[in-house]
Amino acid sequence: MIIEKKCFIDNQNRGITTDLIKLLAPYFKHHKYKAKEHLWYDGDNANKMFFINSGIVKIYDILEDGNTITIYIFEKNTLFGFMPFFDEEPYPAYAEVVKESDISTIDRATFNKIIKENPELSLKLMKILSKRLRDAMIKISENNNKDTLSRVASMLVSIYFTHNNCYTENQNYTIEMKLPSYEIANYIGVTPETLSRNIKHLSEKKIIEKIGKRSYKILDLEQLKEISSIY
Amino acid sequence: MIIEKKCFIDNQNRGITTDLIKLLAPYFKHHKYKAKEHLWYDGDNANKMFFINSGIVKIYDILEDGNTITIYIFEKNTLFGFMPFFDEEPYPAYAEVVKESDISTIDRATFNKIIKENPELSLKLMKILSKRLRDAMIKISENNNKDTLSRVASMLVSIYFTHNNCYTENQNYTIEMKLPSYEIANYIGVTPETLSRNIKHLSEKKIIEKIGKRSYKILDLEQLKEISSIY
DNA sequence: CGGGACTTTGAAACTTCTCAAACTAAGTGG
DNA sequence: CCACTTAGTTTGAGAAGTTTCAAAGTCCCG
Repeated sequence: MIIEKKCFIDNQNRGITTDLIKLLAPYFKHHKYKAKEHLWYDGDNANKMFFINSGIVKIYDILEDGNTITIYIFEKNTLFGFMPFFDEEPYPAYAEVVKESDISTIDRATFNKIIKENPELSLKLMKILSKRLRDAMIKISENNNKDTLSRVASMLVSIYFTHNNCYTENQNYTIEMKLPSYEIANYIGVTPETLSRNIKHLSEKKIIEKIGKRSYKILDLEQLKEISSIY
Repeated sequence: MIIEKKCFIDNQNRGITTDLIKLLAPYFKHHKYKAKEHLWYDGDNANKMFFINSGIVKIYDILEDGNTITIYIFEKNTLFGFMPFFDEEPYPAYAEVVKESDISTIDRATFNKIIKENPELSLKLMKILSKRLRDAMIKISENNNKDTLSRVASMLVSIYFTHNNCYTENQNYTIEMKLPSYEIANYIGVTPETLSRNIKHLSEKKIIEKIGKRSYKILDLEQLKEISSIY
């Protein structure tokens, strides 16, 4: 359970959402989005929620200085965008497709009706909401860590666990970044240059090794964990 | 509603919790906690939830480098500690009393029973959970802002709005920090020295003025907003 | 009045960011 | 199929800002 604490990409697809999705499926409208398209903007009022069939979506915010910070990276089988349904406030951030996505949506009214007819579903939603909150709290901790190297290490370790479904600790030490490195940098709150330098540093220390455009092999997981010092 | 976006101290006491608390009240157990006492530790399993009648509690985490980061500061009339009830994971952070508090607790089993008998309550909880998530997302944005001055300004503005209940924009420009300044510093993710220097800077620019040990007068709210550039 | 806790100030060290430029990879069009 | 263009990554050097550490100052309470 501590392992799961650090999944890099929200890995919701482990039974939590399935019942929910099954129920919602008949009402879903499907739509394809290209990279860079926005699902919503900061301040928008929510009138629907989203489910990713394939692709990647990021939730980000624009900071005072004009820079951006990515708050979540959502992958397939993720249900999101429903928070404003409950607290009745607009979206507090932007949602942008970063990789061509196949997304299902359901409008608020329909959703409310379904929930009303199936009150037990709210518990599932609560679970998802809790998971989001937990992730956000972890992110707050991580991003406040001044040392960028441990942030990078954390990120790598959590990609490793995400790939292994956060549960099985198998022997496949190959990890793959599904996003360009500037997106990853943004997610962990550093500049691309800083990320690059830290990756280089870890490579020189033979802790990781670049084996492809966006893939790395973890040579020394224990030391990587040590540096990230979360596990 | 944008105004509310930035309440410094979670100001839950506006009707959201009242119904809930009324129902839970008969089952509450009351307890007084002194400053520095812990309600729970990171990794603890949750067996009860908490309601603050008076006092202040902070939720914080310990970072890799040994420093700490405060994630939430909860005041009276706040219900918290229930997130692990839903996602079945342990607490992801610590809860420490920072100011002598009068706290009611309710155990998990009792709570579950009440929820089961009153399913409409889960919607209220969802609302609180959403609010927490929203606050967390805002905090992620703010803490990633490299410029510490704007973080300090943000903090001051949001204390201002919190004091004014986040709704009424009255003429009382006096704000009071309810915590020692090192706690405030920790909350916004800077050192006490940096906070002090920024406060000094704002004072020199006649944007705020110290009028008491922990109280300030906002002389130029517009400029303070400008610097925080959130509103 | 004295002690302890907290805050402010100063100076130096450190790290990241910024900016610029070289480099690489990939995709496009001739 | 190659040259060209563009997007993205890496490298370097310098600037900027916060942190760190140390010390002085302030405030409150016994």
